Amino acid sequence: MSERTSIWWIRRDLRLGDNQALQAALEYGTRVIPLFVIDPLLWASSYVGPKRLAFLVDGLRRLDSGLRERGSRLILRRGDPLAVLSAVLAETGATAIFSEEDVSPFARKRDGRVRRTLPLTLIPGLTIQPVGLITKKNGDPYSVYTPFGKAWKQLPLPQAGDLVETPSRIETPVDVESLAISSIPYEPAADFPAGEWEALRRLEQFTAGEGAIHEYEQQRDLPAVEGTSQLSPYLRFGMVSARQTAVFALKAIDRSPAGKARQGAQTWFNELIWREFFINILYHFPRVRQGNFNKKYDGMKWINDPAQLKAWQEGRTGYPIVDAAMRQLAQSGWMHNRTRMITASFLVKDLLVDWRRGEAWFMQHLLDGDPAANNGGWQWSAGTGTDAAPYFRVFNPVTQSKKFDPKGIYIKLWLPELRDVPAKYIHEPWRMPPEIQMQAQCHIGNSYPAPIIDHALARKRALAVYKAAAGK
DNA sequence: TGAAATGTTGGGGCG
DNA sequence: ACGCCCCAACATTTC
Repeated sequence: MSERTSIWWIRRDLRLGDNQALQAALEYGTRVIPLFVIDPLLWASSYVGPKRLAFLVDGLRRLDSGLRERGSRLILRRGDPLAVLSAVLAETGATAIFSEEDVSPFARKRDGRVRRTLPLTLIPGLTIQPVGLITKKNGDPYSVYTPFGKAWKQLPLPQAGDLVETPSRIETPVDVESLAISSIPYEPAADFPAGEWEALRRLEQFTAGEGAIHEYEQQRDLPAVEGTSQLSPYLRFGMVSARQTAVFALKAIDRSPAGKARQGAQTWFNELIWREFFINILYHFPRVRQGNFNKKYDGMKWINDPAQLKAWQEGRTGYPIVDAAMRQLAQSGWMHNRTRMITASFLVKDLLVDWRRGEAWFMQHLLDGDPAANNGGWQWSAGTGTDAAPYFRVFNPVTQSKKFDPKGIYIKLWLPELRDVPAKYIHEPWRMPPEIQMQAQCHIGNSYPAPIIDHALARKRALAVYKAAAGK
């Protein structure tokens, strides 16, 4: 093997297992410098909140432990990536840089700048199928999910044998300067310990014989049930690879007899393809980060009332399912997918707040905040996106609540002030007669807000405003 | 990966 | 026995 040295530039691939960029670095030469650059531009961005940063730092600490067990360590530097990479190349005599590809406009601009002057090779790994590979016959990107998914499934599926094994040893020069990872303060999220070990544990548990994946079809819409994998933060930072999740899901599909159990695994697998779809959309249409995919809505007359936006952010809308979800987000850094749709519909359609305000808030607070998936989800909800919900699809927060949290268990988990509200009123507590409010020790307008808007009216208003924008 | 408005059907009460 | 009304249950249309 060659004596050459290379840099494994780590960005959102915080894992040693199935890491094609790391593999490329190891194949290039004997010495590898695992480098993470704290980019002040990114860390100061309004799209990056303290919770996700803490999760990242937690992940870096655990990656460092994994590296140390293999005779290496994490090299941590602060500064402009181009300057840092140039310095490390010069200091160490490294002659190549390997990195997992990324598709956000920020990442592509950064990587383009680095690649113009430094020997950077970008390696697939963010997705199961390489980004940009799937197009229509004429080369145009797909902008509708179903045909994209169909074309995606034509490609060979990843097999267990395709996964890159975790290297047993990584040789790293001893004299490379690094910030001490322990010097970066962080508060780990209680519900989401970072790292590849935890990610694999969750993936195995979720997809195992008795795993929740088999009940996914029936349970995935119930926010009070742990019916989802809760893997999103780990996928976001590559603590598990998309290919690994696919291999485990396919195993679960093969293992289960035709029926509900198999359907559950199939549906979960389709969610992985939705992730690939939105990553491809951002890759082909970086402008979605700025505005509507569907320009027809560019003239939307948003109301953007700051007080209502704030009430939504703080979980004070008076609609329990919305408020519970917003508090779950603020407290845990995660939100159930069903309630992501409910809260998004409420902000965009009931309050007529520009979806970009919601997108920004979610990005600041979600551990899994990912530009492609988050933008895709918001534009879907707002009806402005690819293959989006039609504008007239307005979620009724009370109906949704009764349907998906019938007993109000999720509501009461995050809204302790509603703990003693009887089941009959839990979805619409403003209907409680005064004496019941007294018994429940919950006074509407005092201990819990009255609805900030009447949904029936809001719905009609949304239909009118959207219709006007769509020019029909 | 909705919901409301509107239409249709059929059973039962009643004069 | 019959028509009429009411309304629940379901289906279809519309936003």
